[in-house]
Amino acid sequence: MTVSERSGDDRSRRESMCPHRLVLEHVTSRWGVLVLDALLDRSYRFSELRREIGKVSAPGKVSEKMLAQTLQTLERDGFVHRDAKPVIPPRVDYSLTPLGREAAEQVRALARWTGVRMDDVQRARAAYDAARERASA
Amino acid sequence: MTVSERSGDDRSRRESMCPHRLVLEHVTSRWGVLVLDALLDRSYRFSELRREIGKVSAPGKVSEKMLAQTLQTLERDGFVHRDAKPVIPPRVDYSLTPLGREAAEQVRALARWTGVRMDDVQRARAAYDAARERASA
DNA sequence: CGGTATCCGTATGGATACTG
DNA sequence: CAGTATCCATACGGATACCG
Repeated sequence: MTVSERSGDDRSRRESMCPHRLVLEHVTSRWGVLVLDALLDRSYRFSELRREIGKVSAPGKVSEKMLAQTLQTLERDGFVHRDAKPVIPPRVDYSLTPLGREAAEQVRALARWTGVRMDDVQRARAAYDAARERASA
Repeated sequence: MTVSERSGDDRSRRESMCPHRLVLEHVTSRWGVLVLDALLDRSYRFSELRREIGKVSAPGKVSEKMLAQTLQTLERDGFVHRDAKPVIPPRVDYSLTPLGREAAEQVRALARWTGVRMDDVQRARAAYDAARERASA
């Protein structure tokens, strides 16, 4: 997939959806959440960000492809600022725009809520599974 | 896919992730958002809910498969209450639990925010695309 | 270092047909 | 009506290799 086609799949598949659903999917996407959350604390370089996210998301790091794609989408939506410095070796810093900061705070709030309510969810699951077990037995 | 396997794919694919990311993905999933949002106003029957969601999500309705799957996931997580009445023809009502109501409110807040900021996003995109255009020209 | 291009397995999710 | 089972296209996302 070329860069200019990048948003193409996105569009071809869901150009039918209401546009703000798309934005919502971008910020709540698998890696989008983690990127926004990380950048809420400070700016990161590409590989640095990749390592940081790897620490949070259990076993596997993000693939370069997905991180690049995620960052480009968020940049295009105006959430992330990309600062590429013309030095050797290349150095690129990513940070949140004011708009991105708002988004990240919303996402973090939602993420925190799920953290707080995890016990309730776990219990609900156990109850659900137990009921299912009984039904099939 | 059988019902008992339903949560299986979910687990096999991402049992590696931190559990609260999973919950987050459930509530922010494509149809999860719409289901929670709809149920925040009132309870719905299955097909009723399907039609309602079809109205919101532009052209296509939800497939029965995806709606059933979404509802089961949300029910297992303790967000949705399923009330199946033993009558003919079958009648099943879906509503939010107190926990689900909290989740739905968070989601709606995020959804509303994206709605409010859509202009900013659209402008950012236009600027981004214009810059790209210029770069490749 | 910071990406992009390509290949490719596989989960995702839609359409359809069927059941209680 | 309220689902379930099956089939199937495809888009998602990881691995790899390469470039500036």
